[in-house]
Amino acid sequence: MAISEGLSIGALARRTGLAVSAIRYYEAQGLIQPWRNAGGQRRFQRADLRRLSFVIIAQKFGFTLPEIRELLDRLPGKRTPTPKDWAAISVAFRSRLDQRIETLEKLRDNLDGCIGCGCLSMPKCALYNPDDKAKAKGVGPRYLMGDSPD
Amino acid sequence: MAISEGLSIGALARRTGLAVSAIRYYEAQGLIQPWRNAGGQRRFQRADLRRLSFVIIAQKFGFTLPEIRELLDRLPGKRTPTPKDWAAISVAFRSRLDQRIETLEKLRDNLDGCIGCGCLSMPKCALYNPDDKAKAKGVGPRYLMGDSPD
DNA sequence: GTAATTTCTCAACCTAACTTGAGGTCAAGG
DNA sequence: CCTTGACCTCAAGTTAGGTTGAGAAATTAC
Repeated sequence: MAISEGLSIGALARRTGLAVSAIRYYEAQGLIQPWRNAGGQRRFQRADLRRLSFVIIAQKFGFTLPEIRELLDRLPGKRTPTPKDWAAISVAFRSRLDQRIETLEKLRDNLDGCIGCGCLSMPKCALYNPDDKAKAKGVGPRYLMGDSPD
Repeated sequence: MAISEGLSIGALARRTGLAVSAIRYYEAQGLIQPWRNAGGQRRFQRADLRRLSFVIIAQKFGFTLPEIRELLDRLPGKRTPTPKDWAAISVAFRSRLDQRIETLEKLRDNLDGCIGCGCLSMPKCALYNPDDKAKAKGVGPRYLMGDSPD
């Protein structure tokens, strides 16, 4: 292995635990930008190990690849990212994560209310219409659950 | 509309907010079992409104269709499910939901630790290897983030 | 110098949960 | 009766996040 000519895709795969195919896929999605050696093979910076680790973690947090890409784009392109750069990103993580937890908790509270009434019945049931998307779309569920008004 | 001959797929779609194609898909997945009228069209019971509402809600909780099917299979096939029947199911919801919340909170705690050290760096970082799947798979990430031991 | 690995590209396949389209039938209103 | 509009089936397309395979070229190991 040549000294300091960058990491091969296989080396990167072994050290991140990712499949080679996954790494190539991530490149296609713009998450990493390896260069090519004389023979046309991909060569990676050591900093890419960190980028890929980040990808793995961010996925555990439920981020999509485009979202992860956005986060990674905030990193300095030129210099190697410092711990401070990464820490800035984890703040973004944090708020996103808090959001998701809050959503689930809200759902849980609604569920608790519904266990009491045993309903899951619309249109009263808060579970059915927790104010997400398309509130006033006009078509939504109206007289559900068989207790129609006619 | 004939009296009490069951609901058409379109009526069901309007009242649940689901697409007709989605309802047919759910049937294919075994979530509902309409019968057919003389002309071969699907006819649904009123109780199916509740079943479909349940499907919608369960999906918000992150259940997959096969999982939802399992839950629905616990409902009495013959008689119309009572509130009690539904309440029994929401207990299953509850524990599942608690699990997911706990997982996220664990992740968040790890993240908080990592904001401090700014690392996201392996193999120390708890975020990277939160003890899920394939713990001793042998191949995992080892000396990551550029601080290799050689 | 040759054999064994790696790597390359590109196209096709995979799962989940649906949607869309083609071509044909059923049902309801005037 | 006849025209819409709702329905039917079946095949194929869609998105996300990859994997698999073929055939060829590069690299490494002995």
